[in-house]
Amino acid sequence: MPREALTFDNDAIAKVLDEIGDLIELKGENVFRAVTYRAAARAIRDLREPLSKLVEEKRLKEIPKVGPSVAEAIEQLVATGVSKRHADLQAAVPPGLLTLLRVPGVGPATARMIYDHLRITTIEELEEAARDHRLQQLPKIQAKTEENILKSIAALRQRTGRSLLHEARASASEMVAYLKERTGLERIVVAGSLRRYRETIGDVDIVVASDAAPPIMAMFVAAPTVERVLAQGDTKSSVVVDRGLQIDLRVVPPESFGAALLYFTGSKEHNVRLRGIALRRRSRWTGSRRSSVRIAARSMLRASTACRRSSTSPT
DNA sequence: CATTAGCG
DNA sequence: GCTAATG
Repeated sequence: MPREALTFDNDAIAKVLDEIGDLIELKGENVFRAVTYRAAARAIRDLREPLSKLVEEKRLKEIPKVGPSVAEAIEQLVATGVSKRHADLQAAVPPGLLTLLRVPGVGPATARMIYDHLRITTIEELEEAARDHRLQQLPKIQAKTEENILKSIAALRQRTGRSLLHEARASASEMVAYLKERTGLERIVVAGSLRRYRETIGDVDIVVASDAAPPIMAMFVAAPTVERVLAQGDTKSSVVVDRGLQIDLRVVPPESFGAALLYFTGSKEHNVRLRGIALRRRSRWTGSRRSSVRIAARSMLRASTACRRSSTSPT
């Protein structure tokens, strides 16, 4: 098994340095400091040698734009995975402001100004404020700018192919309500990233407990919001609703509902770790102790092996 | 070595 | 924050 990679590679460190640059600007510190951190990040991406090696050989200063401060940050990142400068900035800047910078047309100064006036920290809130024309009441922002921000957000979403939480939730709730009404079943639950309240959603996952899958699948693909049917099977069906949002429906036996819900809620990384714990400890679990980790890990084993049998792919 | 202008 | 120039 490959060793746990706590070691930051060059690219990961460059990413942190770039983020330090953004945070410096958001905080309102000297812009040239931010510029320096970004210049150092660029130089690091061009390196052909691992930073950990340069640290050992005390040759960090040979990298362009790396002086005492940046070198210290790099050393800390290599050694511990975190940097004090980065942590301090994170503490000083409202969480979420960083994500507003993703919107083309919204730079550090604008992000700060919007936050100071409206306490906006997410792209959803920004979009809502723009729609309500609350942005153009702010200094330096007029109708044209507000419009550009809306377009940028739309383009952003187009690129990532993901939906915002509230949109995906609306579509998912509608489908769940429809299925509950038509099937009379109670255990129809949203899983996946939507259940984890991620702020953007790739696909919506819905899990149903039932031994009679086919009629449920038939109702699902015939739902009024469905624009297109991607697949219809006994354990899983996929449809497209709204403008491009995909919904996957899984029907599982009632006795597997808990395990399935756990499994399909993910994340994938979470599942991998949970499964690892379960495999490692299985031999020692002969039925003595109760613990949530144990129960979750056993469920994960059952769900993942069941999934392998039916050759259904995870999220 | 310390100070400082310039940097985009 | 870094670099190069200056004294």
